[in-house]
Amino acid sequence: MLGSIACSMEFEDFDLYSYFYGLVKQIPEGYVTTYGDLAQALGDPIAARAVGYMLSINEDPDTIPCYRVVLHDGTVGNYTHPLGPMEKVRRLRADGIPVVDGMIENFDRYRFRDFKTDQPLRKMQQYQEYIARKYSESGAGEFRTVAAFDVSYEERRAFASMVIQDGSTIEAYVISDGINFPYIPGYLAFREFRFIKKLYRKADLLLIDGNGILHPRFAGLATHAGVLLDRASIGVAKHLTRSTRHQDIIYMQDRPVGVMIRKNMIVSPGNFIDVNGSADTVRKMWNDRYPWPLKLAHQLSTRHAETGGRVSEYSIESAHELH
DNA sequence: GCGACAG
DNA sequence: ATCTTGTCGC
Ligand SMILES: [Mg+2]
Repeated sequence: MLGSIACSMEFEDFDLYSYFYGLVKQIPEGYVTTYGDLAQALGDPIAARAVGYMLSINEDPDTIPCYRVVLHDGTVGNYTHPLGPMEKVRRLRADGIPVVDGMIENFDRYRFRDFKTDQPLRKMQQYQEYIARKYSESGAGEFRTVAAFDVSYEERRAFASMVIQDGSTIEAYVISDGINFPYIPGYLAFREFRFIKKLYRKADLLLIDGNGILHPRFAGLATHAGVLLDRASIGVAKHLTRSTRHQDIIYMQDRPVGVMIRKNMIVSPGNFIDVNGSADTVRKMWNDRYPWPLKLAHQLSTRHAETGGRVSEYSIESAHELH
């Protein structure tokens, strides 16, 4: 029964930006809060930097009072404005907050933390635990068709690509759509999975830029996608995080979850494959020490982001050249 | 003070 | 990821 509840809430359309700006509006005039307190109200203190980022791209500073968000040590912090933090100080003083030398006097007295929130990131963590339970390490081991995915970004727009190899045939697809979730460490799947789902065509293996079970809750983007699309999947990341390494094997809480197959290339199983199988599979499909479908997907999405998505036909021919 | 924080 | 308003632990 709990499983069926989880199935009905994949969070793909959840707009964290709107939810977040709603929280910022709760800060009363004459009070301040911190980036960390807002992150806690979202459900996880690790989101503090994402809070700063979302404030920085706020398009409506007249109704969303960014300037009431300050650093944990009582200094006012940054502000995107021609006048910079000076303008932040001016607005705080206009609210009656005493600021001396960029520091709020009697900080505790003015601090607001009583947000009305249901901490959405907590429910998302629970959903990740459900995804992790669905991971299976056994599968076919041989894959005829491979689909590789990557996503590039502007502030509120994403350009996502998929490159499919079926024997000697290569097809490439690009889509563009708005973004409803910022990058938050540990929550990448809630930002990127919906683009992968939209692009997805039947393939035996999904190759994904990010981690699989190499994740604090064993449910990185590649596992999230593999489980929800019921496909074999592998995560390929450039940076190692939140784990320990002995030789080239990566561990999380003493469980092997990935392999460093070279500097700046970490492979972890997403679904229907194990740690060694995922590393062997990626090693078989690289060209110049990089799995070529992923490289192509990366180039496709970045190129489309740079040109604003205008028809810059980066075509099948160049795909063949790279292969 | 410096590094960690998947993209 | 892009070029950017954090926080915590060592
Ligand atoms: Mg990427």
